[in-house]
Amino acid sequence: MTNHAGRAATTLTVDLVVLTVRYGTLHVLLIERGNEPFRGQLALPGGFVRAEEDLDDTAARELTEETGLDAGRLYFEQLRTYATPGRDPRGRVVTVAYLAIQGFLPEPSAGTDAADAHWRPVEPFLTGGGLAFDHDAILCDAVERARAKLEYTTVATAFCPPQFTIGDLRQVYEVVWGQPVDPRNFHRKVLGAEGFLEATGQQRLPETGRPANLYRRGPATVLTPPMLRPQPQARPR
Amino acid sequence: MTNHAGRAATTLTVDLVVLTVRYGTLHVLLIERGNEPFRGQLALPGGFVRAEEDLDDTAARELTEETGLDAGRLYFEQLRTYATPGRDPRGRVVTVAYLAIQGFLPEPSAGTDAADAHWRPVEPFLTGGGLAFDHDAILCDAVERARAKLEYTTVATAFCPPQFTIGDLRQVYEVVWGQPVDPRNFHRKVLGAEGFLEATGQQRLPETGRPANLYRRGPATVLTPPMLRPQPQARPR
DNA sequence: GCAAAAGTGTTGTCTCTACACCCATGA
DNA sequence: TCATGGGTGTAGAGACAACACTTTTGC
Repeated sequence: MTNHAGRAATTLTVDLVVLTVRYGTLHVLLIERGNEPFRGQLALPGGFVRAEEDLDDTAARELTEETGLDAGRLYFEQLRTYATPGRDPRGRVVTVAYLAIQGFLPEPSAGTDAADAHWRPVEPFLTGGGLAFDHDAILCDAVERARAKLEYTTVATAFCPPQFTIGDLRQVYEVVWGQPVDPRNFHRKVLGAEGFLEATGQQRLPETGRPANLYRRGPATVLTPPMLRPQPQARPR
Repeated sequence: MTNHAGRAATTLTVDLVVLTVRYGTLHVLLIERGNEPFRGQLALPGGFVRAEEDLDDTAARELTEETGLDAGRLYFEQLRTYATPGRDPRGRVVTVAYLAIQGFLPEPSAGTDAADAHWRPVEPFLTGGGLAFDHDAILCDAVERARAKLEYTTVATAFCPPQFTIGDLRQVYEVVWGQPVDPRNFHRKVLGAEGFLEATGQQRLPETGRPANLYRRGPATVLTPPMLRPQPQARPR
């Protein structure tokens, strides 16, 4: 397709913000760029949208190609589209950002494509920056979206392995929100929410302490009434 | 920019869902298409993104060009990007949809560009369809977004003229949500929400009944705690 | 017994709902 | 005086924060 007056052909990409919880902190999957521009810098995984491909398919394909993760097994959703002129020095490149949440996971095998993909703590990038392109801003938007979604949906279970304790789930909330959550009230809240959790009948013994019941995620996707984070109130756009 | 393997040049457009309340029902701004494809059918206003233009600027420009409305005076935000192959018979066209909310407004002067732009009730399009491209789906998403935003933000004031009564504001909620709202509790709720409304000291006399105080919108943008719609609970994506 | 984490009970506070009731105007 | 919409008071229900308390394990 050629250019007309006031009609620019653009290149379209999809960038992925894949979040997980490891070692008690929130991590994001980043690659080290092997090519210019921003060679050697950290960036979100992503790639070009093919001619006859829908965006969700591109996101799933890139996820597999660049990280070896199975897109069918994790939660993901479209976040927002970024098109500020000059955001890519190569020219007019518009990117559709996706938020993905991955629970129990292997170290991402450097797939066919990317040089290396590694989990990094998100915290330094939320304040300091340091990512290629406008990926700092995309990451901030994604984290805020994830924080908000924990409030009124059951996506927190997507951060967990197939079987998990209520303590595991609570840690997800604490890590993503960055603040403590009362264990007693949390326990009652999630067990009282219809369809959030299903008991497996099994238990798990911690290093020390009473054994905890194991659950798997239930069929519910929304959480009503929502579980609001304590001090820093939600700030929708 | 030319095509490489696995790298398609796409055409990028912005489509606008401009909502307003008139005659007690929710209306959307639609144009009748003057060109193929879908000539003669109703569609959302929109247009191509220019080479050195950010998406918000495209949205604002199209709004002015196609409708004569002043983008600086109304609320708008990015909604979502639609890229399903085949959504536009002309080829690979990806569109970024915007939600805009307009309050007191003139009949849109058919601007320089569009053949005619007219306000139409949204209701038939939410169920039956009938719009060009995938604009039915976009409209549904936009209305659901607007309904959700009334719950936890103060955007409802964007549907109102500069000065309005609490009854006016309540009607916005009732029309957008499609269900009645208790006038007494609504009154207390919005007056109790810090920064939602500012008294002007003026009053307005209805055709019959006690005069109502006039307000203008306050500085607040979020509504905490939120005002939840009654029966059909929120269904976030 | 002690530490640690899981899980239960209880109380005060806050908010919402549902409604009764009063107020100010035009006809 | 009545109809109509604006605005206030209040009682009951539900949810939540805070925290005391019990349970179950390893050491």
